Amino acid sequence: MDGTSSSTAPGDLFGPLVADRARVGRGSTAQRVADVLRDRIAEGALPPGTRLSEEALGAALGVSRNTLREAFRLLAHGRLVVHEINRGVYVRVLGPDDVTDIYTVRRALEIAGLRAAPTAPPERLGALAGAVSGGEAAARAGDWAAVGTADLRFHRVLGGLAGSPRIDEYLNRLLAELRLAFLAMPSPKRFHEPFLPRNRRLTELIQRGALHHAEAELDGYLTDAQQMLLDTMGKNDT
Amino acid sequence: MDGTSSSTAPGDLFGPLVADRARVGRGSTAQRVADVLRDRIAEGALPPGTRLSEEALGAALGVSRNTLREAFRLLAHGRLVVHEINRGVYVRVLGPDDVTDIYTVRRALEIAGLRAAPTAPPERLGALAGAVSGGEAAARAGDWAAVGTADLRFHRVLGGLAGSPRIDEYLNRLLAELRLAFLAMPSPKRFHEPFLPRNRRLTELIQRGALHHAEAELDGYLTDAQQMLLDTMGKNDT
DNA sequence: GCATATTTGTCCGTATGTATA
DNA sequence: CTATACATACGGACAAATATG
Repeated sequence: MDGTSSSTAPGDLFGPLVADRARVGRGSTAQRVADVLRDRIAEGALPPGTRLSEEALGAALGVSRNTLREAFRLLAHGRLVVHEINRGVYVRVLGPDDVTDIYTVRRALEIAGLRAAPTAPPERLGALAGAVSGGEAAARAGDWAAVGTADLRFHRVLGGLAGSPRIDEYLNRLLAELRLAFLAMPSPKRFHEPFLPRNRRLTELIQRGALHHAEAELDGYLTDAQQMLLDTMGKNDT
Repeated sequence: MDGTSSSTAPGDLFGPLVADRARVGRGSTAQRVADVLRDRIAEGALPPGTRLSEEALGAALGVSRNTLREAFRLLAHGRLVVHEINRGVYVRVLGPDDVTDIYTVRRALEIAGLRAAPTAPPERLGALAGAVSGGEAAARAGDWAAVGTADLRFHRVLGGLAGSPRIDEYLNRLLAELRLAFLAMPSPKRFHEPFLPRNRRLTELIQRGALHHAEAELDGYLTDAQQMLLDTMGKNDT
């Protein structure tokens, strides 16, 4: 959903916001600032560990410190940045403990979605199959970043079977965090490709109503993905 | 300074904060303001639907509007207040949909804790039994509000068996929200008392390692509690 | 429907405390 | 230890939106 990134020069990373500063359509200014920063972080334009100076960012975005601080609160809410007391705001750096914890919560929430599959409306199950097909199409096109995005979408839809707004929200935040770890993967293809057939098989098991088998399949998926992330984190970083 | 003319914010409720305003122990001023408001909401001193005026509250607490707005962000984060754009901040009013959703997520998170029980450290299981005993003691003393608090603590500890900081955080927020619904219950005794023996039985099943049976017991607990809340909400409100 | 007062949204300037060089 | 840089918190100001008459 990020069509705003064609080719941006380092200097005008934050140009668009200043233009319509006067016209506050919907949502607060802080909300829009947070959205801009969220996109930049997801793209990797602001890599983990980057310090977000209030003065520098405020000047670049054309907003005041107070407004920027509110935007930081919103981002810290989703754990995309960390707010160190009296020291400033930094783009979040995920450690092995974070990855392990994220997969623990994913397991809990996605299993809840899976168990609700029998009572979920049919179009939700269709969306599940659609997300799988989307990932496979992206793979045929060789766009592995899109495969990763499709994989995240698949698991968002899977959790969405629970029909719970809070589970949707939590999973959304969790997977946005996880994207920080994906950015550090050396070979997106080797990471994402093995999971394509597993998502398809998982979808088929759910559609057949084989929930017990599906749960085991999902568990294996999550365990393996977590392990791959931890392995590469251990090699590159201490 | 005595802005008690308005009926929305009693002035004497917030005296203590002004006293130690100069000495900031730990945490920011906004954090402390949020804590105070959180307690007042949990106690029922600020019932659901109450409008929190920036000017009135800022005067009562002795903090500036900017600081107060940061505190509001923290509370909105935990869904204890809702922030309507250009209209102000209100103490959250829980509807039937909210209760249903909260119990859906509780089920997912507490089951995750339950399943992790075999690998959890023994002292955690002890804390579980301790929470049950605490609730029973409060019941013998006739303090049904304390029974409710102990019940929430029991389920926080249960989710904590998963050893996941995020599950702890989510469950914490969820149960703080749920307290808003507890406040509206006409008879705390009739609501909380039936669940005391169920918590004890659940604890015993977990300690015996009968996870399958324990999961069924937990599921029944959550279903019944949710139904009782929905029933009373339907009777009192439209 | 219109004019009013109230409240919120945003920004600025400044003083103070804290961490770092 | 001193000095600098930065974050925190305050109070004031004006524009915009809402509510009220």
